[in-house]
Amino acid sequence: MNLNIYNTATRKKEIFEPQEPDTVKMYVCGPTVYNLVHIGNARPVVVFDTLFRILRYLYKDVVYARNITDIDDKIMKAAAENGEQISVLAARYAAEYDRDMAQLNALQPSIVPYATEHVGQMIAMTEKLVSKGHAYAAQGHVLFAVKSMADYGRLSNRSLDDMLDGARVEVAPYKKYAGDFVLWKPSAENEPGWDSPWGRGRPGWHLECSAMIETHLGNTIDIHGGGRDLVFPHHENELAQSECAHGGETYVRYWMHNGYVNIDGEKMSKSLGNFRTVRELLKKYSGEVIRFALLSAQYRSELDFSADLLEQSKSSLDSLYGALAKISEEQVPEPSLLESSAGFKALLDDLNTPMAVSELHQLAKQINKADDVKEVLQAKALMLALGDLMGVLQEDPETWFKGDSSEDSAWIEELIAARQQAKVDKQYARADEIREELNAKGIVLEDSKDGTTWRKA
RNA sequence: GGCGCGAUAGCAAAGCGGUUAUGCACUGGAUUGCAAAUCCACGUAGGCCGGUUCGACUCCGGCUCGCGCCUCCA
Repeated sequence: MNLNIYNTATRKKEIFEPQEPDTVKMYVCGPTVYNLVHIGNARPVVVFDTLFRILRYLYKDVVYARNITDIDDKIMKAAAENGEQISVLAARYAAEYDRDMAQLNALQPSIVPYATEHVGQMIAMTEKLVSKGHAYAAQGHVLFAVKSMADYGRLSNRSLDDMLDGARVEVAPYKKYAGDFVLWKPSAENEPGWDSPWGRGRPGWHLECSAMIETHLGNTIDIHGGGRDLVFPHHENELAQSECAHGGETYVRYWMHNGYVNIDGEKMSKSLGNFRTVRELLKKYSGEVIRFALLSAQYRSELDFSADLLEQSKSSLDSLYGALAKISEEQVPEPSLLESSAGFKALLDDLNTPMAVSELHQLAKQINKADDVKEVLQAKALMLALGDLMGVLQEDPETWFKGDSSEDSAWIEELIAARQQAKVDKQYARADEIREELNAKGIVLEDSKDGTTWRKA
């Protein structure tokens, strides 16, 4: 019963073994809070939340940290634009992010560190890097000297020469070497800043994660996750800073990166403007549908996001919940039952969620065919247990189909009763009229031998 | 220029060197007063060209096309 993880650093699938038995330390890069997040930002959250759920099942202690970047030039720009305090704007969007992610059934991480609360540690790490000869101060900046690290570039598998070959940016005059990156930069009077040995300034982007990991999780962590676009430069530079600051100690044992969410075959990104916010999608689809859509492909492959995908996800969930709705009893599955299931094994194989979903459907079919009571109960228990690991199917089926509006359903019941009477009276035209009336309002009626029930379309 | 990923049936998406993936949609049937839900039936899919093999969607090589990173980005 091994968990297999594809490690970006080795470009291979590996058996996962935490550094300390029973304890897993995981860190995932969170958002820079200056606007609402888009569905591409949500993918790592859902993917690593799923991993978090699996890890919690497998290990006694799982410490999962996901940061909030609340100091950044983009935040400064957005705050300046609407004449707002940076901290106010950041706090607002951090709260919006929380709200959206909760809708996606993402559990709260164990730790949510904020960058601005770790500036002291960032300065300390920078000083350490300067004193060890890995960084230098120049014109109020402090830069990391990439040439001071022998194997810089190993995570993203590129050499310094190759990188600079394709460079599309002008080299800042204070850099000794074109590939050097900023640890600390000066702030103007009207910009937020912190006092430091190099004057008033603020941290470079990569530094915060290194400092927060060091503070909360230690020098070496088991898993570091994020989107593919973070491999270079963000994670490469984090690795450089941390390992150089810690005398070469391993920074991360397993690097994991999720593939992009695409729109029309192209990467969704804020700069391209082709993004869909989670908030916008939540107006039309439940968080669970969105989550299910994000899990419909294995996390490392690209995922083309479309209305069609959401519709298919909705239909699939309807059919899974439909099976669950058929049985009222619940039972907890034997661990052996879950652990020997194909879906569980699939999840342990580098989070093969499509295959796990496939088993959910097979279990639903088993329930629908309903010949043996014990078998049916087991199938339901397994569905719920697998669903729990993926963060789906945990809602009460009745709520799933009817929504939470129990108080305004009386009129539906009245119409159903009226239709029932019409049927008894053989007034089928009237009965169909009522069905149509409800249909028009998005209510679907389902007759069965036990009477008529309804659900939202 | 360097590094990397992908191409599976209408759509989405997996495993696997030889035996039905799975879902959504469509069509036919059962069921129903009519529906819905459900069940049954139905798709030789695997970019192109070679090679290895008794046998390749699956391994190897080439080609074509698409995408990404090398700049802020999940």
